[in-house]
Amino acid sequence: MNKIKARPAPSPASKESLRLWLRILKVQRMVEAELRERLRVEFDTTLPRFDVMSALYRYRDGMKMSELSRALKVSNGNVTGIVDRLAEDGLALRVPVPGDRRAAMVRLTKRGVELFEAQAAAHEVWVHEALGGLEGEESAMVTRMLDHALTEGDDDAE
Amino acid sequence: MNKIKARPAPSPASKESLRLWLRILKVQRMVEAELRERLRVEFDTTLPRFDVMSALYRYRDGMKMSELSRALKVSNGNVTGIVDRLAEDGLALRVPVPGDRRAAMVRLTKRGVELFEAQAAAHEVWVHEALGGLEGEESAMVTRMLDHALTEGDDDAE
DNA sequence: CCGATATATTTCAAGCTTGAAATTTCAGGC
DNA sequence: GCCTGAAATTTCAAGCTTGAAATATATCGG
Repeated sequence: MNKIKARPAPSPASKESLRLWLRILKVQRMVEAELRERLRVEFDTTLPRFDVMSALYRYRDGMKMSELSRALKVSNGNVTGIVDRLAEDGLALRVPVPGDRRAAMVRLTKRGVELFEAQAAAHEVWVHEALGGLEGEESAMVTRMLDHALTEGDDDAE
Repeated sequence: MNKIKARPAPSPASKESLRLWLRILKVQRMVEAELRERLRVEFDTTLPRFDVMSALYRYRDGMKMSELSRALKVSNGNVTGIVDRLAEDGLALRVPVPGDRRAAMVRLTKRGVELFEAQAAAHEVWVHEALGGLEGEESAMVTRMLDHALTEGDDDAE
């Protein structure tokens, strides 16, 4: 299983970025796999559904489909399907917007809010367990630095 | 669009972990969206294909399907489809393993190697652009800390 | 009011992803 | 040699994801 080292290293800086990127990916995949598994086993749901509910919980008076897809950074058509399924399960619903017959506000139902609160509490614990390798100060530092990376090439911060 | 702050904050530490996790996710999604778009436009390929080719490039004498899925942290059945499509395109092929008629080694073809090298060079530049907000020393520090988070709850490091 | 352009959303095909079930082959004990 | 259990891979259904095309409605200049 011998690894082969090739290509003459284009630039030290980009190599360093690449290393960082691979670490980010690795951590992300590890944590996400853990969360997905637990959501499935303990709540019989999926990460995309959790993400959508999380956004809807944050914006309790409802979000338009377009706001939802922008907030989650996923495509428009994607959100349609997930909201459809949440609606089928009675966890979310589409409310017509008075002045605009194209748009609809999506909101969590009462049941959706209650269910999400239970899921979110568990989720927070799971994340802490998964990332527990970092002490408080370290964690805050990484967060700040990633924030910095974020505000360099991106648009909408929190 | 007023955000509603609820739930009495279970623990400062887990809140901090959650903040970090959301930052990681945000960076990951931003960079990944960029890479996906560029791979599509400039090479007419996808991130999963690139990931598989990357692993196969690293292990030039070939990998078993199971090794591939373990390395990429994706499911078994997943890899089957991607390798199928790479094989259809003449970029990878399955080589029978002498002593074991169940297994097969997957390898890049010559064309696969050449194509990947072009893609990888571009990819490295794109990553650097996307994460350029971090200076060299900062970047190295975040990498180390994430590594630390990784080796606490995980198994196979590089 | 009309037409053109922009906005909000859905639909669709193709590909990705998972977890579970099915297949095939291997390895060891008997 | 046969059986049983393990290992390597594929198949499958369901859901996720994308980008592009289609639909429907809104807005605005004339």
